[in-house]
This record gives sequence, structure tokens and C-alpha cells, in this order.
Amino acid sequence: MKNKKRASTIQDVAKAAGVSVSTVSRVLNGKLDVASETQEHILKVINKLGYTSNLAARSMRSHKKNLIGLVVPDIGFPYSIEIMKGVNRAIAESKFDLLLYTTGDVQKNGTALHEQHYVSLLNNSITDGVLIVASAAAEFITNSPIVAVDPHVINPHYPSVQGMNYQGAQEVMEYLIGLGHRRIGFISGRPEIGSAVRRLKGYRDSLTNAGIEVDEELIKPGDFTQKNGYTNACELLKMENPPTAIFAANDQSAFGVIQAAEDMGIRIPNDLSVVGFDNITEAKYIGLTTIDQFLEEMGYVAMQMLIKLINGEPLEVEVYKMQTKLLLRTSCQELTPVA
Amino acid sequence: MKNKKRASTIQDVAKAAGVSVSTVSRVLNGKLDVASETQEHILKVINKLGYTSNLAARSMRSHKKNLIGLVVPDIGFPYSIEIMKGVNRAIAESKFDLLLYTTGDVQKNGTALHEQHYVSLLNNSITDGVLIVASAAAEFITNSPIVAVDPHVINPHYPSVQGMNYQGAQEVMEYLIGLGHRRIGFISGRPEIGSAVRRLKGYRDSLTNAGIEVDEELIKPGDFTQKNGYTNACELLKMENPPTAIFAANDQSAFGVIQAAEDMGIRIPNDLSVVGFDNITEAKYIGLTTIDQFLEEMGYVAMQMLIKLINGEPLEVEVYKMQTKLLLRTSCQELTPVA
DNA sequence: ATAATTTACGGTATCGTTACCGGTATTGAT
DNA sequence: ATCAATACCGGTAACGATACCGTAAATTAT
Repeated sequence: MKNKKRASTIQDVAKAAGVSVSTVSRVLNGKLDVASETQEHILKVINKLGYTSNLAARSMRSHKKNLIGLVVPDIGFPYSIEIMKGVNRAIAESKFDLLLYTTGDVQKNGTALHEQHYVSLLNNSITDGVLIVASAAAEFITNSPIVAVDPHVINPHYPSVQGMNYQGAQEVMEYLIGLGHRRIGFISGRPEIGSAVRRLKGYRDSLTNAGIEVDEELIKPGDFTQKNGYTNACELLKMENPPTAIFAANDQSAFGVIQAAEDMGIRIPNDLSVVGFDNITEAKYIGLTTIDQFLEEMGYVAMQMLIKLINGEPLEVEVYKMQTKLLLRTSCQELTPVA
Repeated sequence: MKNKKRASTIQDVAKAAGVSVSTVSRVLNGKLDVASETQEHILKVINKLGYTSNLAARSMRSHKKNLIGLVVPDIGFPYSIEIMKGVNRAIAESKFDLLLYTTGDVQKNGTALHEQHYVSLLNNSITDGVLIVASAAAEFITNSPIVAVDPHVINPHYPSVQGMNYQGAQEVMEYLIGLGHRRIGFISGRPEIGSAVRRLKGYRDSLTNAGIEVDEELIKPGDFTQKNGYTNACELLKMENPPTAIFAANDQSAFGVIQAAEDMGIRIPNDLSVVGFDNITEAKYIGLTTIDQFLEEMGYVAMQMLIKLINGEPLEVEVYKMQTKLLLRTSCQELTPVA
């Protein structure tokens, strides 16, 4: 079973068919100056040998590869999954195939440098273009087409699709303040992520605009995970003067908050209002009020932009801003004044 | 902006650093016979030029690439997502990176031939090994390591991780029959998919074993989608003598069933018991009784097997059978005898 | 001091494929 | 019958990187 029978090459095919490699290559690439009998014969041989062309060799020589690279920090994250669904849809409608690249561990490797490395890797080699998700990215983009979803910098020098994080956060805050909440906790995302920073700013500015002083005690550093949401919520809820509402920077953190409240016997929404951000699939079932930023659609639009870029077509907009929408569910309630 | 400045190559680096390409290559690959000053100098130049090595060229010449390919039919499917999570975890613990390949449209392209093509493509070129999910696969596997998750054939000639579909279905049926149900509808998966066939067989055999005649009217051809589950459920529930329980071949179909029942004013579990298969994330929130086949774990184990294979280590088992577990939730109820 | 080894690097063949150039047959026009 | 045009196909040079071999200089052993 350990026979190292190496895969057959175009040379093998040529030899077996009794023609030159050039001719086989022509058949492979659908060139028309090949006699139809020859073509049929070669195809038969290809099939018999189970030959498939070597992607590496082809990419090196030729320049169209019908392959698009997608770089995401972690495919396990609901955030990534939603975007991937949209990407997938756009790919299905196109002639391109998708090559997804991930480092597998966002905590360890997810640095700008690391991701930039992958982008170059794909770009310089086997793909026609790259879609990069939620990343500080690519200073050294040379020639190849690239589009970013939620880039960390707000004005990258390549096209991007961006969620309206600042406005979305403001929408949430206006809603909560409208319900009468004054002490509103905030669980942030990792500070090196652009969208997290913008959501935090939306939180702060909204408070200020409403004439409410920002209490730094109510702002917790987070990392977008449920576990972190849990521990931060515990701290917030154990305060002497605890918040009456918590705005988590993403849905997963919000799930942690809900879990914490449950464990501490705090009722939602009666004793505590909770809002998330992202509207991942699970949010619907939990009844979490959250901001829908249409992640699936973002992936879809971004991929369409990238394909245009690859085809040399002009882009309508360089920065596509995706609308957000506040989805009211059952995790919030008007603040009942203490009797 | 349209300057076609081509990416820098190892040649450019060599020239800029005033050394030969060999030396640069040595630095790139961490060979030790390079003077440390030379090395530092070259690294500096590499950094300045923003050079990254061309994956295609490297793969062609060298043979270790620290890259594993994953071929899934559709990344949008919850089934795929669960497996990918496990794959991701194993990858994170390893030195390998992941390259995911998908055709984007399982309906159109998901044929054995198509998938086989991709496997060869990856295998012959840029990856050290391939993990292939839910596929009729690869007749022409030549040399490279390959592991399959849920292969359509039950005895492939390469290692695999398989869910216990037959036993799982039997487990469900014994449970439903134990609850007193005699007319049990079945919504199948696509017949070309091995696991779907085995689940159907489990359904049939369980009925026979229990001395219940199989009513072909109660068996609906499905395709694993929620929409299909919906329409099939409507048909079943409109029958003159409708089933008192429906066993859907996967959770998504089951969701369709639940939706249909809701729309028809049929209460679950009072009037109808529903069971799914897979235990995807959403099932928990819906309260769907289902078979957990530990998809995440399957992906994890499969990837570990593949890595062993790549490293030339022996495998403990060629076919790893993953246990299933019936998760009782709130979508089933004992059949109350008609008064 | 000389030989033997090690260190550090350069030159070149090679991986599998396609682009390009060119060369035979075959066909058609006059 | 002669020549031009076409159809079909082969040979070879790249693509960018690494493996391998070889060699000058530096180091060590004898």
C-alpha cells in the first residue's frame, strides 16, 4: 500500500498518447487548433491515467487561475461563518472556486503581520484575488486585486465593505436611553480590532450627547468571546451600583452576559436589559435584542466587488457601507422607576 | 494606481542584498550554514521589499508545504460548519495551515468526479494531504495522504471517520416506538449520499424488527434542506391517516417539519413528535430531540488521523466509528391513545 | 607548516506547465 | 502545376523556488 506511485504528469499523458506535451496542453486549455480525433484520443488517455494538472505548476506559468482566496482569522467564529455564507453564495454564482485560508488560532497568530503574509502568499501564487476579513492588513499589496471586509483601519488603500459600527452602537444606545436606562455597562471587543473601537466610541458619544457622564467603571475590556462576556458581566453585576442594562460589543459576549445573569438569579429583561451586536444565528433563539449588520450580505457584496476587480470592471464605490438595523426582541425592557 | 508592479521574487532579494539566490533560499528555509550577519542583512532586505515566497513555485520544487487541504461540498451548511470547527481545532494545535476548497454549489457540481478533481488538484500540488468531507471520492488517489469524513461508500480504500448512521437511526426508532408511535413518517436525505441511505435503512429495519409494516407512503424523498422538509411534512400531515411522529434525516429537515406543523396549527409535541439528526447548534434552542453524532469531534479526529498519516506514523484504526447519542429534548411525547 | 576539516556561499539542474515560435502537411486559388 | 494560406503539431524557453554539488576561505588537527 505504500507504493509511492507518483501522480501522472502531462509528460506521461503525452507519451501514452503518442503526442507532444504542447498538444496535450492545448487540449487541456481548450485551444481550438487541435484535430478533433486527436483531442478525443488525448482526453481518453487523460481519463485513463486519472491525470489532473498540477495547480502549482500551472499557476506559476499561466496567470488566470479561476481561484479566489479568502483569508479569515478563525472559521469557528459565528462572525466568520455568517460572512462565509455570503461569500459562498457569490462564488456559487461565478466561475470561480474558493480557497479559504486560516491560521486556525486567532489568539496566537492573528497579527497584522501574519495575515499580511497569507495575503501575499495567495496573491503572488495561486489565486486571482483575495478577500480579507476583519484584519489589519496588507501594506505590501502590489498588483493583485484585494477587497476587505471590516478592515481594522477605516481608510485602507483598497476597496472594502464596512459595517456601520459607530452608527449601530449609537442606535443601540439611543434605544436603551429611551427606555430610561442611565447606568449602561459596556463590554468591549479587543482594542486592536477597528470595529470594536468604533462601537466603543459610539457608546461613549451617545452617553455624552444625552448628557450622561461616562462612568469608566462601567466599561469592561473584552475579547468577543462568551467566556469573557461572562466574567465581565459578573464583575459589573457585583458592583455596588450595578448597571441596569448591558451593551455587549458582540452577540457572543452578550450570551455570556445572559448566562451570568441567569447564574446570579438576575432576571432578563426584568432586572437587566441586554443588547448584542451582529445578529448571529443563535441570537434569534435566545431572544437577544441586537444590531443586525447583515454579515452574510457583507460577504456577498464584497465578493462581487472582488470579482469585478478581477475582471477589470470599474467599481461603483470604493467603500461600501452596509446599513445596520436594530432588531428588537425580548432581552430589553423599560426601566421601572424604583418605588 | 493601476501600476502593474509585479511582486518581488527571490531574485530581487538576492540582487538587492548582493548575494546569490541560494543564500536567500537558505535563509528562508532556516538552514544553518549562513553567517549570522548575512542572515540579518538578508532578512532586512526581505522586509524592506515586502517579499513573500511564491507558494506555487515552492510547492513545485520542495515537498513539504505545511498545508492541509479540506474539501467540503458547501461551507454554508451547518453540517459542514460543525465539522470545520473540529478541523480548525486540530489545525490550531498543529504546525499546519488549512486550505479549504469548495465548489460553492453542491447541487450543481457536487458530483464524485468534481470532488475527485479537487482532491487531485490539491494533492498533486500544494498540500501535504487532504481531508474530504461527505463525498463519493477519489478513485485515483495516488500517493498523498487522504482521510475522509462520512464517505459515501462504507468501505473506502483510505482511512475514514464515519458516523454511525444506521445505529443512530435505530436508536431514534426504538425511542419513538417505545413512546407508542406506530405511524412514523420519514423524510430522507439525497439518495446518492451514503449516510442518508444508511439512516433510511435503519428506519426500515427498526420498523420490521418491531413487527410494524413499512408504509411506503410515509417515506418521503428529501434533500437535507429545511424547505424540502417543510413541503414533505405538509404532504405527510395532510394524509388521511397522518403519522403521529416524523423522523427527519437531519436537523434542518426537522426544522422544516416544525415550521410546517406550526403553520398548520399542529402542536409539537402534543399532536406530533419530531426527531432530527446531527444536533446542529440551533437544535438546542428549538428544543429538538435529535441524534448527536459529534460532528465537531469527527472533524477533530479526522484531522488528527491525517496529520499522523502525513508524518508517516501508523494509524490505530483505519475506520474510526464515532458513537452517536440520542438527545432527548422537548419535541417528542408519548402517544396518548385516542379516547 | 601542512593537511584535513568545517564554514559559507555560488552555480546550475530541476519541478510541471504554458507561451511562443516555427515547421510540416494539407488544402484551395489561379 | 505552382504558390499562398491554413490546420495541426513539436521544440524550447521561461515561471520562481529549492536541492544538490562544488569551491574558496577559515578553522582545526597533526
